[in-house]
Amino acid sequence: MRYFVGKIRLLWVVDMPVQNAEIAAMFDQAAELLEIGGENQFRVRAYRRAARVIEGLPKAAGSLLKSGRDLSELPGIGKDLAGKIADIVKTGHFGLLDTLKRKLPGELGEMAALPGLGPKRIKLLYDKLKVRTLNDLRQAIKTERLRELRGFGPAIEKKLLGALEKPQPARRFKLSVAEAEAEALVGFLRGSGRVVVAGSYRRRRDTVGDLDVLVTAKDGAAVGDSLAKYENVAQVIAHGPTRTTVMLRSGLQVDVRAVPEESYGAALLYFTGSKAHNIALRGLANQHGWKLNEYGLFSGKRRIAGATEEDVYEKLKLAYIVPELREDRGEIAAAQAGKLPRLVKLSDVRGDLHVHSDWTDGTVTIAEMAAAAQARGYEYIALTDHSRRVAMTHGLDPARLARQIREIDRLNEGLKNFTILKGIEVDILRDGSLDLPESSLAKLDIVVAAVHSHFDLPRQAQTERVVRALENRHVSILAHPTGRLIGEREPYDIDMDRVISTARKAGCYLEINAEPDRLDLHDLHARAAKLAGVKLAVSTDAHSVDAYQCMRFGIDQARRAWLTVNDVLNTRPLAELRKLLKRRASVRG
DNA sequence: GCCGTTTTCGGCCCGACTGTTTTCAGTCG
Repeated sequence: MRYFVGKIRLLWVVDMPVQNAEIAAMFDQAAELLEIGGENQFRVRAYRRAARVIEGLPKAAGSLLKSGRDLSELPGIGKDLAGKIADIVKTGHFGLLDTLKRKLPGELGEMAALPGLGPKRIKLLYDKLKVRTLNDLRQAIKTERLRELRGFGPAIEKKLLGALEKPQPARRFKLSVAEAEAEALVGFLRGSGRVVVAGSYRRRRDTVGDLDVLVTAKDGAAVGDSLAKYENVAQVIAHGPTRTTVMLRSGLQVDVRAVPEESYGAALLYFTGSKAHNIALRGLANQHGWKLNEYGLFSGKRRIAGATEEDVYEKLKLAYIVPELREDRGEIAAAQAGKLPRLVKLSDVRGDLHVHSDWTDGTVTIAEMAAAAQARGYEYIALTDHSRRVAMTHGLDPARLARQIREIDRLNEGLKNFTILKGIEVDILRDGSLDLPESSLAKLDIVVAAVHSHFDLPRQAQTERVVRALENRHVSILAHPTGRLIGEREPYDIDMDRVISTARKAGCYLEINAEPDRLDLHDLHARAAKLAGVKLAVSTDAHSVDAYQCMRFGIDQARRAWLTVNDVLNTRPLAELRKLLKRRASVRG
C-alpha cells in the first residue's frame, strides 16, 4: 500500500481549468510542509484526506462549483477547505502553500520521498544543520555532520546516500505486469499456507505500486525466510516475525504478511485497503466502541469477528463491499443503505465491439476471429478494422471496406447463433471530420471512432475535434477516449466533462478499452459517464485471438467505475444491441 | 481541519519494523 505524491509541474495558461490532480497535489504538498513544521497531525491528515477525495471526484471541482454544488457536502471537506478549493479554482494559486513555502524554503517536500526521512528528521536537519536542499543533505552526510544528530546513525546515512546517488523514481506497474509477478510469487509461496495477493492488485487498479501478499501461517518468520530465497528477490528490505518486505529484480516491491487463520478475514481486509476505506471502517468500529485491526474486530479483548471479511462487514452493519469498490468513494454509505450496485461480471459479456483482422493490422482472418469469439461463448463481434489514414496498418479505403462488407455477409450466412457486425474503427482527423465518406459509414452496423494522430493539440482544439466527431450521426462509439498508453504516453489534453455530455446528447457511447496498456476510459471517467447517463462498451481492441482474454481487465475497470449490466452495451443480446445502435443513427438522422 | 445515535467540543486508525537507543521515536504501510 505504498503511496507517493509525484511532483507536478504547474503551468498556468489563461482559461486553463485547474485539474483535480493539481488541487490534490497542492493539498499534499501543504500537508507535507505543515507536518514538517510540527502542525497538529489531525490538521495534516485533513489535508491529505481532502486530497484523496478531490482526486477521486468523477468531475472537475471547477465544473462542480460552476453547476452550483456545495463542495463542503463532500466527505472530509468542510467550510474552510471548500473555500480554499474555490480560491484555487479561481486564481490557480493556493495561498497557504505559498506561505508555507516562504516559511520553509528549499526542497523539504522532496526530501520526504527519501527512505528513512520523515517530518521529524527533516525538521531536525533543517533546524540544526540548515539543510534545505537535497544537495545540502548530501554535503551534511559527506562532512559527517549528519551522524552528530540524535537519531541518525551509519545505517540511515548509507540508505540516504544510496537514494541520493541513484534516485529510484516511484514506479507503478501495469496490472497485467504485476499479475505475472504475482502469479509466479503465489506459486512459490504456496505450501507456506493460504496465499492471497491483496492491496491495489486485489482492488484491480489499472496500475500497482507494490504487491501486498497475505499468508496464513503460524510461523511468520519462516515465511519470510522462505521469501528471501525466492529467485526473483533482489534485496530484502525488512524482515520481522510477521512481515517481510523485499524488492524484486523487476523493481516491484513485495510485502508479505503472515497472520493466524482466525484473523484471515480481518487481515485480508486490512491488507486489501484502500487505506482510506480502512480508516473509514475503523472509524465505524470506534462508533460502536470496538476496535478493528488486522487481527480482528474487538470488543475489549474479545474478538467478535475476523475470520472472514464478510463477518467484519456484517458486524459493522454493512453489506459486503467487493474489493474493486473499496476506495472510500461512497461505497460505505451505499453499503449502509443497502444500495450497492450489482456490478457487471465477465460472464455477463455477450460480445466484443472492437476487433481487428488481417485486413489491416490484425494477425488472423475474420473467420478465425469469429470462430474464437464463438468458442468463448460470445453471440457477436463487431469487426472494426482501421480506416485508410492509419496507413501503416494498411487501413481500409471505401473500395476495400465495401469488399470487406461483402466478405462478412458471406461469412454470416455460414454462421449459426453468431453474428459478425460490420464496423470500422474510423480515424478522427485533425479537424474532427472522419476518414471515410458518409456513404461508406452508412453501410455499417457500427462505427467506432478514434484519434490516432495529433495527440498534442491544445485542450480546446482537441475537445472540439472529438466533439465534432461524436456529433456525426454515424458514429456509435468513441474508442480509447484519451489515447493514453500507461507508462508510455500521457492522455491527450481533453475536456472529458464535455465529451461525456456530448455523447449523452448525441446518443452515442464511450469505450473502456480492455487492452492492459490502455484501460481507457479509466475508472473515474467511466463512472462520470455512468452518472451522466452514458452507456459504455467494454472492448478488447483485439488484434489476435489471444487478445480476447483481456476482456477481464476491462471488466475490472468497469466494476471499479460502479457499472452494472445495464451500463454496459455489450452485455445486451444482439437484437437489443442493434436497437441501441439504431436509435443512435436516428437521433440526428 | 473535520465531524456529530458520544453533536459545537474533544475526539480523530492501528500496528510492524528499523535503527537508534538502553527503552523508544520515527517511519512506513
